Amino acid sequence: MKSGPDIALVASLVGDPARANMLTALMNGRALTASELAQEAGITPQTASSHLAKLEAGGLVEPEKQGRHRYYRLTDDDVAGVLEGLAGLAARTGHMRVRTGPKDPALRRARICYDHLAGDLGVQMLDSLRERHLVKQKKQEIELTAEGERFLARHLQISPDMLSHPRRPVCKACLDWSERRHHLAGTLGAAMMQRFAELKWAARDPTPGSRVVNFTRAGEKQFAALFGNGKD
Amino acid sequence: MKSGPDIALVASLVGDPARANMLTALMNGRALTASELAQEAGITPQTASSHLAKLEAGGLVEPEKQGRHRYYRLTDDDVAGVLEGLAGLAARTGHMRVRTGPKDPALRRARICYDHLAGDLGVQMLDSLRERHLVKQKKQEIELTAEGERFLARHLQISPDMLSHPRRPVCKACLDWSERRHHLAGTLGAAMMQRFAELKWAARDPTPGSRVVNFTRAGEKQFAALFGNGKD
DNA sequence: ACAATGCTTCGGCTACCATCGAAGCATGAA
DNA sequence: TTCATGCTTCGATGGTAGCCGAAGCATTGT
Repeated sequence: MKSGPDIALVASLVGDPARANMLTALMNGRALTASELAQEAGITPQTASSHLAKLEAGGLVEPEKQGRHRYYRLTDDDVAGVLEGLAGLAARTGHMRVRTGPKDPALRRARICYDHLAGDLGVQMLDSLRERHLVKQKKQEIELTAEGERFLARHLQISPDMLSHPRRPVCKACLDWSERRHHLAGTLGAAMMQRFAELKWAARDPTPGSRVVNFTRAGEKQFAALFGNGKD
Repeated sequence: MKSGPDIALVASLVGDPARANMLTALMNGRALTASELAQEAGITPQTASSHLAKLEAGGLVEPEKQGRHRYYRLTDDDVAGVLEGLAGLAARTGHMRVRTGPKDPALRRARICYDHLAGDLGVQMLDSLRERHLVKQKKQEIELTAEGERFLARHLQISPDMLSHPRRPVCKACLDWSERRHHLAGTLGAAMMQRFAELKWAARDPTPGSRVVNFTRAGEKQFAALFGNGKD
Protein backbone atom coordinates (compact mmCIF):
# COMPACT_ATOMS: atom_id res chain seq x y z
CA MET A 1 0.00 0.00 0.00
CA LYS A 2 2.48 2.57 1.08
CA SER A 3 5.76 0.99 0.05
CA GLY A 4 7.14 0.50 -3.43
CA PRO A 5 10.37 1.17 -5.28
CA ASP A 6 9.45 4.65 -6.40
CA ILE A 7 12.17 7.26 -6.09
CA ALA A 8 14.37 5.04 -3.97
CA LEU A 9 15.02 2.76 -6.91
CA VAL A 10 16.20 5.40 -9.32
CA ALA A 11 18.01 7.31 -6.59
CA SER A 12 19.90 4.23 -5.53
CA LEU A 13 21.04 3.86 -9.12
CA VAL A 14 22.65 7.26 -8.95
CA GLY A 15 23.75 6.62 -5.39
CA ASP A 16 26.51 4.22 -6.25
CA PRO A 17 29.82 6.06 -6.79
CA ALA A 18 30.78 4.05 -9.85
CA ARG A 19 27.45 4.66 -11.54
CA ALA A 20 27.48 8.29 -10.51
CA ASN A 21 30.86 8.71 -12.18
CA MET A 22 29.50 7.17 -15.34
CA LEU A 23 26.46 9.39 -15.35
CA THR A 24 28.44 12.56 -14.75
CA ALA A 25 30.72 11.54 -17.59
CA LEU A 26 27.64 11.40 -19.79
CA MET A 27 26.26 14.71 -18.54
CA ASN A 28 27.75 16.74 -21.39
CA GLY A 29 25.55 14.87 -23.84
CA ARG A 30 28.27 12.78 -25.43
CA ALA A 31 27.72 9.07 -25.77
CA LEU A 32 30.50 6.84 -24.45
CA THR A 33 31.33 3.18 -24.92
CA ALA A 34 31.04 0.71 -22.10
CA SER A 35 34.81 0.43 -21.87
CA GLU A 36 35.28 4.16 -21.69
CA LEU A 37 32.68 4.39 -18.98
CA ALA A 38 34.44 1.62 -17.09
CA GLN A 39 37.69 3.53 -17.24
CA GLU A 40 35.92 6.72 -16.27
CA ALA A 41 34.53 5.04 -13.18
CA GLY A 42 37.74 3.23 -12.37
CA ILE A 43 36.29 -0.26 -12.53
CA THR A 44 36.70 -3.33 -14.70
CA PRO A 45 34.57 -3.82 -17.81
CA GLN A 46 32.57 -6.66 -16.31
CA THR A 47 31.58 -4.55 -13.33
CA ALA A 48 30.71 -1.69 -15.62
CA SER A 49 28.55 -4.00 -17.69
CA SER A 50 26.55 -4.88 -14.62
CA HIS A 51 26.11 -1.24 -13.72
CA LEU A 52 25.10 -0.25 -17.22
CA ALA A 53 22.50 -3.00 -17.34
CA LYS A 54 20.96 -1.60 -14.17
CA LEU A 55 21.06 1.97 -15.43
CA GLU A 56 19.40 0.86 -18.63
CA ALA A 57 16.72 -1.08 -16.74
CA GLY A 58 16.13 2.01 -14.65
CA GLY A 59 15.65 4.10 -17.76
CA LEU A 60 18.54 6.44 -17.08
CA VAL A 61 20.70 5.52 -20.06
CA GLU A 62 20.07 4.18 -23.54
CA PRO A 63 22.41 2.00 -25.54
CA GLU A 64 23.23 2.32 -29.19
CA LYS A 65 25.08 -0.48 -30.88
CA GLN A 66 27.86 0.63 -33.16
CA GLY A 67 29.95 -2.15 -34.61
CA ARG A 68 31.44 -4.04 -31.76
CA HIS A 69 31.14 -1.02 -29.51
CA ARG A 70 28.16 -0.19 -27.44
CA TYR A 71 27.59 3.47 -26.89
CA TYR A 72 25.60 4.71 -23.94
CA ARG A 73 23.97 8.07 -23.54
CA LEU A 74 21.58 9.63 -21.07
CA THR A 75 18.00 8.82 -22.01
CA ASP A 76 16.94 12.43 -22.37
CA ASP A 77 17.20 15.90 -20.92
CA ASP A 78 14.99 15.01 -17.98
CA VAL A 79 17.63 12.66 -16.69
CA ALA A 80 20.31 15.28 -17.17
CA GLY A 81 18.13 17.78 -15.37
CA VAL A 82 17.72 15.59 -12.32
CA LEU A 83 21.44 14.94 -12.25
CA GLU A 84 22.06 18.66 -12.40
CA GLY A 85 19.72 19.15 -9.49
CA LEU A 86 21.47 16.50 -7.46
CA ALA A 87 24.80 18.10 -8.28
CA GLY A 88 23.43 21.40 -7.08
CA LEU A 89 22.37 19.95 -3.77
CA ALA A 90 25.72 18.21 -3.40
CA ALA A 91 27.58 21.41 -4.16
CA ARG A 92 25.75 23.25 -1.40
CA THR A 93 27.04 20.82 1.19
CA GLY A 94 30.58 21.48 -0.02
CA HIS A 95 31.24 18.57 -2.30
CA MET A 96 32.45 20.13 -5.52
CA ARG A 97 33.74 17.91 -8.25
CA VAL A 98 36.81 18.63 -10.31
CA ARG A 99 35.65 18.67 -13.89
CA THR A 100 37.79 16.56 -16.17
CA GLY A 101 38.83 18.88 -18.99
CA PRO A 102 38.72 18.10 -22.69
CA LYS A 103 41.41 15.77 -23.93
CA ASP A 104 43.73 16.29 -26.88
CA PRO A 105 42.31 19.16 -28.97
CA ALA A 106 43.72 17.78 -32.23
CA LEU A 107 41.95 14.50 -31.55
CA ARG A 108 38.70 16.32 -31.03
CA ARG A 109 39.19 18.28 -34.22
CA ALA A 110 39.71 15.47 -36.74
CA ARG A 111 40.57 11.80 -36.40
CA ILE A 112 40.11 8.40 -37.97
CA CYS A 113 37.15 6.32 -36.84
CA TYR A 114 37.85 2.91 -38.38
CA ASP A 115 38.35 4.20 -41.91
CA HIS A 116 36.31 7.40 -42.03
CA LEU A 117 36.53 10.94 -40.72
CA ALA A 118 35.44 11.71 -37.19
CA GLY A 119 35.70 14.58 -34.77
CA ASP A 120 34.51 18.14 -35.11
CA LEU A 121 35.11 18.19 -38.87
CA GLY A 122 33.43 14.83 -39.38
CA VAL A 123 30.31 15.96 -37.60
CA GLN A 124 30.38 19.26 -39.46
CA MET A 125 30.58 17.43 -42.77
CA LEU A 126 27.52 15.30 -42.11
CA ASP A 127 25.69 18.37 -40.87
CA SER A 128 26.43 20.15 -44.10
CA LEU A 129 25.37 17.19 -46.24
CA ARG A 130 22.13 16.90 -44.35
CA GLU A 131 21.39 20.60 -44.42
CA ARG A 132 21.83 20.80 -48.18
CA HIS A 133 19.68 17.70 -48.71
CA LEU A 134 22.54 15.72 -50.20
CA VAL A 135 21.62 12.98 -47.75
CA LYS A 136 18.47 12.20 -45.84
CA GLN A 137 18.87 11.02 -42.26
CA LYS A 138 16.23 9.25 -40.24
CA LYS A 139 17.58 8.19 -36.88
CA GLN A 140 20.56 6.03 -37.72
CA GLU A 141 19.47 5.44 -41.29
CA ILE A 142 21.15 7.65 -43.86
CA GLU A 143 20.31 7.69 -47.54
CA LEU A 144 22.14 9.38 -50.37
CA THR A 145 19.89 11.53 -52.56
CA ALA A 146 20.17 11.92 -56.33
CA GLU A 147 21.32 15.44 -55.70
CA GLY A 148 23.95 14.03 -53.40
CA GLU A 149 25.18 11.62 -56.03
CA ARG A 150 25.72 14.47 -58.48
CA PHE A 151 27.51 16.47 -55.82
CA LEU A 152 29.92 13.64 -55.07
CA ALA A 153 30.65 12.98 -58.73
CA ARG A 154 31.26 16.63 -59.50
CA HIS A 155 33.40 17.65 -56.52
CA LEU A 156 35.06 14.46 -55.36
CA GLN A 157 34.95 12.19 -58.38
CA ILE A 158 33.08 9.54 -56.42
CA SER A 159 30.60 7.45 -58.42
CA PRO A 160 27.83 5.30 -56.87
CA ASP A 161 29.22 2.06 -58.26
CA MET A 162 32.39 2.59 -56.25
CA LEU A 163 30.36 2.42 -53.11
CA SER A 164 28.51 -0.87 -53.36
CA HIS A 165 29.66 -3.57 -50.99
CA PRO A 166 28.16 -6.98 -50.15
CA ARG A 167 27.90 -6.51 -46.42
CA ARG A 168 28.44 -2.86 -45.76
CA PRO A 169 25.95 -0.04 -46.23
CA VAL A 170 26.81 2.98 -48.30
CA CYS A 171 25.84 5.41 -45.59
CA LYS A 172 25.66 4.94 -41.87
CA ALA A 173 25.41 7.28 -38.90
CA CYS A 174 28.30 6.73 -36.54
CA LEU A 175 28.31 8.18 -33.07
CA ASP A 176 31.12 10.61 -32.59
CA TRP A 177 33.39 10.16 -29.60
CA SER A 178 34.18 13.79 -28.91
CA GLU A 179 30.96 15.39 -30.11
CA ARG A 180 27.51 14.33 -29.12
CA ARG A 181 26.42 14.11 -32.74
CA HIS A 182 26.73 11.64 -35.56
CA HIS A 183 29.26 11.61 -38.33
CA LEU A 184 29.21 9.74 -41.63
CA ALA A 185 30.37 6.11 -41.80
CA GLY A 186 29.79 3.37 -44.35
CA THR A 187 31.48 2.92 -47.69
CA LEU A 188 30.78 6.51 -48.57
CA GLY A 189 32.43 7.78 -45.41
CA ALA A 190 35.45 5.62 -46.12
CA ALA A 191 35.59 6.66 -49.77
CA MET A 192 35.43 10.35 -48.87
CA MET A 193 38.21 10.00 -46.35
CA GLN A 194 40.29 8.14 -48.89
CA ARG A 195 39.70 10.86 -51.44
CA PHE A 196 40.74 13.53 -48.95
CA ALA A 197 44.02 11.69 -48.53
CA GLU A 198 44.53 11.26 -52.27
CA LEU A 199 43.87 14.95 -52.85
CA LYS A 200 46.47 15.73 -50.18
CA TRP A 201 43.86 17.57 -48.19
CA ALA A 202 44.61 15.52 -45.12
CA ALA A 203 46.76 12.65 -43.84
CA ARG A 204 46.82 10.45 -40.79
CA ASP A 205 49.35 11.51 -38.20
CA PRO A 206 52.55 9.46 -38.66
CA THR A 207 52.84 8.76 -34.94
CA PRO A 208 52.18 5.04 -34.46
CA GLY A 209 48.81 4.35 -32.90
CA SER A 210 47.66 7.91 -33.26
CA ARG A 211 44.23 8.43 -34.74
CA VAL A 212 44.73 12.13 -35.38
CA VAL A 213 44.11 13.38 -38.90
CA ASN A 214 46.14 16.43 -39.95
CA PHE A 215 44.62 18.68 -42.58
CA THR A 216 46.90 20.69 -44.82
CA ARG A 217 46.36 24.41 -45.08
CA ALA A 218 45.01 24.12 -48.62
CA GLY A 219 43.01 21.03 -47.71
CA GLU A 220 41.27 22.75 -44.85
CA LYS A 221 40.32 25.57 -47.20
CA GLN A 222 38.85 23.22 -49.77
CA PHE A 223 37.05 21.24 -47.08
CA ALA A 224 35.56 24.42 -45.66
CA ALA A 225 34.45 25.50 -49.13
CA LEU A 226 32.57 22.22 -49.58
CA PHE A 227 31.28 21.58 -46.08
CA GLY A 228 31.85 24.83 -44.20
CA ASN A 229 29.23 26.11 -41.87
CA GLY A 230 30.40 29.72 -42.05
CA LYS A 231 31.90 29.64 -38.60
CA ASP A 232 35.47 28.91 -39.69
CA MET B 1 41.40 14.05 -8.81
CA LYS B 2 38.35 12.58 -10.42
CA SER B 3 36.64 10.93 -7.46
CA GLY B 4 34.70 12.59 -4.68
CA PRO B 5 31.32 12.16 -3.03
CA ASP B 6 29.53 14.55 -5.35
CA ILE B 7 26.06 13.50 -6.47
CA ALA B 8 26.53 9.91 -5.32
CA LEU B 9 26.44 10.99 -1.71
CA VAL B 10 23.17 12.85 -1.81
CA ALA B 11 21.64 10.34 -4.21
CA SER B 12 22.53 7.47 -1.92
CA LEU B 13 20.70 9.29 0.86
CA VAL B 14 17.54 9.21 -1.20
CA GLY B 15 18.37 5.74 -2.44
CA ASP B 16 17.53 3.96 0.78
CA PRO B 17 13.86 2.91 0.84
CA ALA B 18 13.32 3.98 4.44
CA ARG B 19 14.78 7.41 3.85
CA ALA B 20 12.91 7.74 0.59
CA ASN B 21 9.66 7.06 2.40
CA MET B 22 10.49 9.72 4.93
CA LEU B 23 11.33 12.25 2.26
CA THR B 24 8.21 11.57 0.25
CA ALA B 25 6.21 11.96 3.44
CA LEU B 26 7.76 15.41 3.78
CA MET B 27 7.20 16.33 0.14
CA ASN B 28 3.93 18.15 0.80
CA GLY B 29 5.79 20.69 2.89
CA ARG B 30 4.54 19.53 6.24
CA ALA B 31 7.04 19.00 9.03
CA LEU B 32 6.84 15.67 10.84
CA THR B 33 8.27 14.41 14.09
CA ALA B 34 10.96 11.76 14.17
CA SER B 35 8.48 9.23 15.52
CA GLU B 36 5.95 9.95 12.82
CA LEU B 37 8.62 9.61 10.19
CA ALA B 38 9.68 6.31 11.71
CA GLN B 39 6.14 5.04 11.50
CA GLU B 40 5.82 6.37 7.97
CA ALA B 41 8.91 4.44 6.94
CA GLY B 42 7.96 1.34 8.89
CA ILE B 43 11.08 1.26 11.03
CA THR B 44 11.92 1.65 14.71
CA PRO B 45 12.68 5.07 16.17
CA GLN B 46 16.36 4.34 16.69
CA THR B 47 16.80 3.41 13.04
CA ALA B 48 14.89 6.49 12.02
CA SER B 49 17.13 8.60 14.19
CA SER B 50 20.16 7.31 12.38
CA HIS B 51 18.58 8.05 9.01
CA LEU B 52 17.49 11.51 10.01
CA ALA B 53 20.98 12.35 11.21
CA LYS B 54 22.34 11.40 7.81
CA LEU B 55 19.67 13.33 5.95
CA GLU B 56 20.43 16.36 8.08
CA ALA B 57 24.18 16.01 7.50
CA GLY B 58 23.45 15.77 3.80
CA GLY B 59 21.47 18.98 3.91
CA LEU B 60 18.22 17.43 2.78
CA VAL B 61 16.19 18.03 5.93
CA GLU B 62 16.26 20.55 8.75
CA PRO B 63 15.18 19.91 12.32
CA GLU B 64 13.13 22.20 14.50
CA LYS B 65 12.89 21.46 18.16
CA GLN B 66 9.42 21.78 19.59
CA GLY B 67 9.05 20.72 23.22
CA ARG B 68 10.15 17.17 23.47
CA HIS B 69 9.35 16.60 19.84
CA ARG B 70 11.72 17.15 17.00
CA TYR B 71 10.11 18.21 13.76
CA TYR B 72 11.82 17.64 10.46
CA ARG B 73 11.09 19.35 7.19
CA LEU B 74 12.74 19.49 3.79
CA THR B 75 15.48 22.10 3.74
CA ASP B 76 13.95 24.13 0.92
CA ASP B 77 12.15 23.96 -2.39
CA ASP B 78 15.28 22.88 -4.22
CA VAL B 79 15.25 19.61 -2.34
CA ALA B 80 11.57 19.14 -3.06
CA GLY B 81 12.23 19.91 -6.71
CA VAL B 82 14.91 17.26 -7.03
CA LEU B 83 12.65 14.73 -5.32
CA GLU B 84 9.89 15.62 -7.74
CA GLY B 85 12.27 15.05 -10.62
CA LEU B 86 13.30 11.69 -9.27
CA ALA B 87 9.67 10.76 -8.84
CA GLY B 88 9.05 11.74 -12.42
CA LEU B 89 11.83 9.50 -13.68
CA ALA B 90 10.62 6.67 -11.50
CA ALA B 91 7.08 7.05 -12.77
CA ARG B 92 8.24 6.74 -16.36
CA THR B 93 9.68 3.31 -15.69
CA GLY B 94 6.34 2.19 -14.31
CA HIS B 95 6.87 2.56 -10.61
CA MET B 96 3.94 4.66 -9.50
CA ARG B 97 3.43 5.22 -5.84
CA VAL B 98 0.03 5.13 -4.22
CA ARG B 99 -0.33 8.52 -2.70
CA THR B 100 -1.39 8.38 0.92
CA GLY B 101 -4.46 10.57 0.98
CA PRO B 102 -5.20 13.20 3.55
CA LYS B 103 -6.24 11.75 6.86
CA ASP B 104 -9.30 12.69 8.82
CA PRO B 105 -10.57 16.00 7.39
CA ALA B 106 -11.96 17.10 10.75
CA LEU B 107 -8.54 16.58 12.28
CA ARG B 108 -6.98 18.74 9.61
CA ARG B 109 -9.60 21.42 10.14
CA ALA B 110 -9.27 22.01 13.89
CA ARG B 111 -7.70 20.05 16.70
CA ILE B 112 -5.97 20.38 20.05
CA CYS B 113 -2.20 20.65 20.08
CA TYR B 114 -1.32 20.25 23.76
CA ASP B 115 -3.70 22.93 24.99
CA HIS B 116 -4.06 25.29 22.04
CA LEU B 117 -5.78 25.35 18.68
CA ALA B 118 -4.13 23.70 15.72
CA GLY B 119 -5.10 22.71 12.21
CA ASP B 120 -6.35 24.84 9.38
CA LEU B 121 -8.17 27.22 11.70
CA GLY B 122 -5.20 27.53 14.06
CA VAL B 123 -2.90 28.47 11.21
CA GLN B 124 -5.50 30.84 9.83
CA MET B 125 -5.80 32.55 13.22
CA LEU B 126 -2.08 33.22 13.51
CA ASP B 127 -2.03 34.42 9.92
CA SER B 128 -4.74 36.91 10.71
CA LEU B 129 -3.06 38.14 13.87
CA ARG B 130 0.20 38.64 12.03
CA GLU B 131 -1.41 40.34 9.05
CA ARG B 132 -3.19 42.86 11.22
CA HIS B 133 -0.04 43.56 13.23
CA LEU B 134 -1.55 42.28 16.45
CA VAL B 135 1.57 40.15 16.82
CA LYS B 136 5.03 40.41 15.36
CA GLN B 137 6.69 37.18 14.28
CA LYS B 138 10.38 36.73 13.64
CA LYS B 139 11.20 33.12 12.90
CA GLN B 140 9.91 31.22 15.89
CA GLU B 141 9.76 34.31 18.12
CA ILE B 142 6.33 35.87 18.43
CA GLU B 143 5.62 39.07 20.30
CA LEU B 144 2.28 40.56 21.23
CA THR B 145 1.94 44.22 20.18
CA ALA B 146 0.17 46.94 22.18
CA GLU B 147 -2.47 46.91 19.51
CA GLY B 148 -2.80 43.18 20.01
CA GLU B 149 -3.28 43.56 23.74
CA ARG B 150 -6.15 45.97 23.17
CA PHE B 151 -7.68 43.59 20.64
CA LEU B 152 -7.59 40.66 23.05
CA ALA B 153 -9.06 42.68 25.92
CA ARG B 154 -11.87 44.04 23.79
CA HIS B 155 -12.96 40.93 21.91
CA LEU B 156 -11.97 38.05 24.11
CA GLN B 157 -11.65 39.56 27.58
CA ILE B 158 -8.08 38.41 27.88
CA SER B 159 -5.77 40.68 29.87
CA PRO B 160 -1.96 40.52 29.76
CA ASP B 161 -1.63 39.65 33.47
CA MET B 162 -3.58 36.45 32.85
CA LEU B 163 -0.84 35.30 30.51
CA SER B 164 2.30 35.57 32.61
CA HIS B 165 3.84 32.27 33.62
CA PRO B 166 7.18 31.47 35.26
CA ARG B 167 8.46 29.05 32.69
CA ARG B 168 6.22 29.43 29.67
CA PRO B 169 6.31 32.18 27.07
CA VAL B 170 3.20 34.15 26.24
CA CYS B 171 3.50 33.57 22.53
CA LYS B 172 5.25 30.82 20.64
CA ALA B 173 5.17 29.57 17.09
CA CYS B 174 4.20 25.92 17.00
CA LEU B 175 4.62 23.84 13.89
CA ASP B 176 1.33 22.59 12.60
CA TRP B 177 0.95 18.90 11.86
CA SER B 178 -1.45 19.10 8.95
CA GLU B 179 -0.41 22.44 7.51
CA ARG B 180 3.10 23.43 6.71
CA ARG B 181 2.76 26.67 8.64
CA HIS B 182 2.93 27.76 12.25
CA HIS B 183 0.07 28.23 14.63
CA LEU B 184 0.00 30.05 17.95
CA ALA B 185 1.13 28.30 21.12
CA GLY B 186 2.20 29.62 24.52
CA THR B 187 0.01 30.86 27.33
CA LEU B 188 -1.85 33.09 24.90
CA GLY B 189 -2.63 30.24 22.58
CA ALA B 190 -3.89 28.22 25.54
CA ALA B 191 -5.92 31.13 26.92
CA MET B 192 -7.58 31.77 23.58
CA MET B 193 -8.52 28.13 23.17
CA GLN B 194 -9.91 28.11 26.70
CA ARG B 195 -11.93 31.21 25.93
CA PHE B 196 -13.31 29.65 22.77
CA ALA B 197 -14.55 26.76 24.90
CA GLU B 198 -16.02 29.05 27.56
CA LEU B 199 -17.85 31.06 24.91
CA LYS B 200 -19.27 27.79 23.51
CA TRP B 201 -17.64 28.52 20.19
CA ALA B 202 -15.93 25.16 20.18
CA ALA B 203 -15.43 22.02 22.22
CA ARG B 204 -13.13 19.03 22.12
CA ASP B 205 -14.65 15.98 20.58
CA PRO B 206 -16.02 13.72 23.33
CA THR B 207 -14.49 10.60 21.78
CA PRO B 208 -11.73 9.43 24.14
CA GLY B 209 -8.28 10.13 22.75
CA SER B 210 -9.59 12.25 19.92
CA ARG B 211 -7.87 15.56 19.36
CA VAL B 212 -10.58 16.89 17.08
CA VAL B 213 -12.11 20.25 18.02
CA ASN B 214 -15.70 20.79 16.92
CA PHE B 215 -16.81 24.34 16.29
CA THR B 216 -20.46 25.25 16.77
CA ARG B 217 -22.27 26.95 13.94
CA ALA B 218 -22.37 30.25 15.82
CA GLY B 219 -18.82 29.81 17.05
CA GLU B 220 -17.48 29.33 13.56
CA LYS B 221 -19.22 32.52 12.51
CA GLN B 222 -17.75 34.53 15.38
CA PHE B 223 -14.32 33.02 14.78
CA ALA B 224 -14.51 33.92 11.09
CA ALA B 225 -15.54 37.46 11.97
CA LEU B 226 -12.46 37.87 14.14
CA PHE B 227 -9.89 35.87 12.20
CA GLY B 228 -11.47 35.22 8.83
CA ASN B 229 -9.45 35.50 5.69
CA GLY B 230 -12.43 36.10 3.46
CA LYS B 231 -12.27 32.64 1.96
CA ASP B 232 -14.82 31.07 4.23
C1' DA C 1 38.26 -20.41 -41.81
C1' DC C 2 40.84 -18.21 -37.58
C1' DA C 3 42.15 -14.57 -34.54
C1' DA C 4 41.21 -10.21 -32.10
C1' DT C 5 38.39 -6.95 -29.82
C1' DG C 6 34.45 -5.51 -27.02
C1' DC C 7 31.11 -6.77 -24.05
C1' DT C 8 28.40 -9.96 -21.13
C1' DT C 9 27.45 -13.82 -17.81
C1' DC C 10 28.70 -16.65 -13.90
C1' DG C 11 30.66 -17.64 -9.27
C1' DG C 12 32.60 -16.49 -5.08
C1' DC C 13 34.46 -13.07 -2.04
C1' DT C 14 34.26 -9.01 0.75
C1' DA C 15 32.69 -4.87 2.77
C1' DC C 16 29.35 -1.94 3.84
C1' DC C 17 25.13 -0.47 5.98
C1' DA C 18 20.39 -0.92 7.47
C1' DT C 19 18.21 -2.87 11.34
C1' DC C 20 16.95 -3.61 16.11
C1' DG C 21 17.73 -4.43 21.46
C1' DA C 22 19.38 -2.11 25.30
C1' DA C 23 20.85 1.75 27.63
C1' DG C 24 21.51 6.84 28.02
C1' DC C 25 19.91 11.96 27.73
C1' DA C 26 16.63 15.56 27.47
C1' DT C 27 12.26 17.65 28.09
C1' DG C 28 7.95 18.09 30.24
C1' DA C 29 4.28 16.46 33.70
C1' DA C 30 2.70 15.17 38.41
C1' DT D 1 11.79 15.24 43.41
C1' DT D 2 10.00 11.10 40.51
C1' DC D 3 7.88 9.39 36.45
C1' DA D 4 6.76 9.34 31.49
C1' DT D 5 7.68 10.44 26.78
C1' DG D 6 10.57 11.32 22.79
C1' DC D 7 14.79 10.88 20.84
C1' DT D 8 19.66 9.47 20.55
C1' DT D 9 23.90 6.51 21.06
C1' DC D 10 26.11 2.02 21.37
C1' DG D 11 26.93 -2.76 19.91
C1' DA D 12 26.03 -6.77 17.37
C1' DT D 13 23.84 -9.08 13.53
C1' DG D 14 22.58 -10.12 8.90
C1' DG D 15 21.41 -9.29 4.23
C1' DT D 16 22.68 -7.15 0.17
C1' DA D 17 25.35 -5.44 -3.52
C1' DG D 18 29.70 -4.03 -5.53
C1' DC D 19 33.75 -6.11 -7.15
C1' DC D 20 36.85 -8.98 -9.97
C1' DG D 21 38.67 -13.59 -12.28
C1' DA D 22 37.39 -16.72 -15.64
C1' DA D 23 34.77 -18.17 -19.28
C1' DG D 24 31.29 -17.33 -23.00
C1' DC D 25 29.03 -14.61 -27.09
C1' DA D 26 29.09 -11.35 -30.73
C1' DT D 27 31.10 -8.63 -34.18
C1' DT D 28 34.84 -7.40 -37.16
C1' DG D 29 39.09 -7.97 -39.63
C1' DT D 30 42.69 -11.06 -42.00
